[in-house]
Amino acid sequence: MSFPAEAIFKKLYASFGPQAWWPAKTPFEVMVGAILTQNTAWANVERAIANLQDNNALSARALYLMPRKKLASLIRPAGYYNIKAKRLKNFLKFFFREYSGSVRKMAGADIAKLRRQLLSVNGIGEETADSILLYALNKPVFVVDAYTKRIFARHGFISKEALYQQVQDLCTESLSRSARLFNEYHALLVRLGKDYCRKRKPRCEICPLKQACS
DNA sequence: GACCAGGCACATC
DNA sequence: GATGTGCATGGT
Repeated sequence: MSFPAEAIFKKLYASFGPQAWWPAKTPFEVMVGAILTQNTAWANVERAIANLQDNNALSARALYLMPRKKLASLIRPAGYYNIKAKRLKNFLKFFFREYSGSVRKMAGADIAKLRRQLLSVNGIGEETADSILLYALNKPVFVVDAYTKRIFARHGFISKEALYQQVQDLCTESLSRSARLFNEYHALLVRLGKDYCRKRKPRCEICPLKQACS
């Protein structure tokens, strides 16, 4: 059976409609959120971002200048706050060193180069890098996350042990290379994962994908 | 109280 | 290359 990537998208879009991702006001806020949401419920990330906002710290310069301990205290609700403060600092150093803290300069760079650079930052892995590329810089990169793997594995399109790159390749090869499509697709997968394809108490019998995939 | 959430780095084999 | 562990908060 081939992978009906487009049929799945249509089914999800028909069920849920546009998801308006990423939930952030600016591209820089997307980058911050991408690091804060690592293995963390989004509601907790929102609290951390609100703290940054309240302290006028939601700019590259402010975060760059803020002491790491102060930053850690503000992002505390997002969990792993010490390690995430380090990771944000690592990213900001890179951001200023390579792109003068400018989103526009960064967006002008080549996708493959950007991905390599982001992955070289300690604390930024494949999903975080790709989330930044897609949702902050509008690059056509398919984002794979825990929901993506779980959903496709449960429906038999990949194995549970599939590597990030393998899942990403499968999706990329099965769809037209469009940032708008990849943006909506990933957001819809997260929606499906949260509402139906949950780890605990999955609701397979009323899953919108049930008829489309099996 | 256990389990889970939009990962990642590092140690070890 | 595969597998195990630490990092931590807040909701179910």
